[in-house]
Amino acid sequence: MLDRAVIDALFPADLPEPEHWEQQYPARELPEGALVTRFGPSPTGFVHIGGIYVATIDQDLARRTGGRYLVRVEDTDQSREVEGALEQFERGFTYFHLAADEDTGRGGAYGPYQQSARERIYLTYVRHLLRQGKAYLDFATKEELAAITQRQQATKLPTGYYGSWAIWRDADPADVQAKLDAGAPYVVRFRAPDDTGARARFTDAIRGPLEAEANRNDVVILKSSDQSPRLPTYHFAHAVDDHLMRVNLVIRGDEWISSVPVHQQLFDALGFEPVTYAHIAPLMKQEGGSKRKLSKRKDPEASVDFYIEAGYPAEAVLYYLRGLANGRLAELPLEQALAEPIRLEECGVAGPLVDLVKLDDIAADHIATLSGADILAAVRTWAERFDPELRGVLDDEPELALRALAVERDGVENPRKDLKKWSDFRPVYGFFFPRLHAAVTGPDDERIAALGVDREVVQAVARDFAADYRQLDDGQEWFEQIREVAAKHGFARNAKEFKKNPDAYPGSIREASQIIRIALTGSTRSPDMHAITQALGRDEVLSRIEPLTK
RNA sequence: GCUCCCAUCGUUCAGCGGCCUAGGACUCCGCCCUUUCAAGGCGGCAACGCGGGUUCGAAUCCCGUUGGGAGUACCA
Repeated sequence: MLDRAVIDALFPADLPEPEHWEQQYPARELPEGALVTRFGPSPTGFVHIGGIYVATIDQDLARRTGGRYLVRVEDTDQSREVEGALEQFERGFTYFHLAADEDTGRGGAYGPYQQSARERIYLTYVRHLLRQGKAYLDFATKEELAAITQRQQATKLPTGYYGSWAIWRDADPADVQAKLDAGAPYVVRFRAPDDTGARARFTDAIRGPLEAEANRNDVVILKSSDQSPRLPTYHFAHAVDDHLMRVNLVIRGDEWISSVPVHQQLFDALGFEPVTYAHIAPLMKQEGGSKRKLSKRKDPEASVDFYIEAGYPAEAVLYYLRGLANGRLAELPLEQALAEPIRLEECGVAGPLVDLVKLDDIAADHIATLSGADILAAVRTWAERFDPELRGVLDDEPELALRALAVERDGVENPRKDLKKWSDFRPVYGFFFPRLHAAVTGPDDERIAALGVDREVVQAVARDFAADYRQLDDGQEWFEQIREVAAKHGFARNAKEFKKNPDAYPGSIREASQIIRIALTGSTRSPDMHAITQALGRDEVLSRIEPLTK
């Protein structure tokens, strides 16, 4: 073991003792059973939808029990940091209503909430462990480490830094001193307790009792001394931060299960009360015949920006996610499901595939419950960032927008489910606005041509329709106009008749009405035509028919 | 390789020893409604990976096997 003086010389002289931090961050005064949770995003990329999933659970549990929900930025790997990640986090959290009770922006008594700003705290505890001989200095180079791993693999031994492979574990203090004098960089490793064959046991809040081999690896706890700031590895930061922030429930992805044995040893060595763990099954993605974790790099839908850019309502996404976590919530109506508690013991243990088709369905259902005014407000907000032209049009003609949205929505028992996300507004309702409408160019327009009606007939229908056009209030009467024109030009009365004898007619009433629909909306799909003409007004209707008459 | 975790329709959630000839939702396919596309209504296809136990009785418990996932970093 190293002399205390040698150890202390490695740290700032004014570095506080553990008691200092213990007093600065006392136990929280919270009601019995209050859960303190934390979400720890790492700024090595965008927030993952799986992060939203976990953060939702963190927030729900804390709120529900009168506890606290923290967001702590886990930026101990400065080399992998991505520009703009923090801003992206904030966008994501804001969009999904997941703002923390305590974080860097909002502050809190247990900060800083960014690991890179907690260097001194970590150093205190590293020194503490060093002084007790529970940690040691390791000068092994990258090459030496690689060689060790290689030899272990060759002999089919477990890889790692342990036992006789741990070349600096029981090094002669004189050798250590010599390295130090030579200015060699070192890391600090945790001295794994020597309990070969022991089992590590713990109870996961989701999975129940779990066990594994006790850890015997001397994991790195403090990264290389040639870097500044000197930061800890995840394992050590987890122990120190969650203890000092008085977190009592750690919810994280199940890729951490295998690290629990190390974490237990670390908590124990540090003299910390153990925390409860809840390991969540990660969101998956179908690839070929198998599943794999949703990947930030390969899957666009892994990023929260995907949902924000497309304009999925946050409530719909949250509802979907909660349903994945607790099946019970998926059976409830959205509003109720959002208000009901998430229960850890009901969380699934196998990773669910994210199903965008299902999300679409949920979102369409949800938007169908909204009023035209609410939809307009949401679309305007979305368009401000993602479709400025649409935003401008909406601002200029809010009344028209409202009239458009009212079609088959206001006063209807089953509103039309044609909007899954805000970006659908333009393709579905854009035609209402003259500035966004892609008018037909004439009888040869390919959308019209696709109907298979002779161009002369199209022209004739359009001419006759326009010539006698009346802007009627009654939908039935209004449609009679199409019927009359269709009959006059020999269209079949219904699709069946036409199908029976296609050569006898230029088309059926179906084709006749589609001619008008395409002229009016530019598409074969649209809300009720009569309602559309009401919203558009007589002049606009006629001007949209007009190109077909030439 | 080693160590963990997991396993019900295509997807998702339910089922926690008999109520299961396995249920709901999404998808898909029919049919109805209808001037189109939708929406809506009705109906249908479709699963307990496999093999052993335990038990009067197993999707449910145990063991094995297969398959999938994760970890095995000075990444988190």
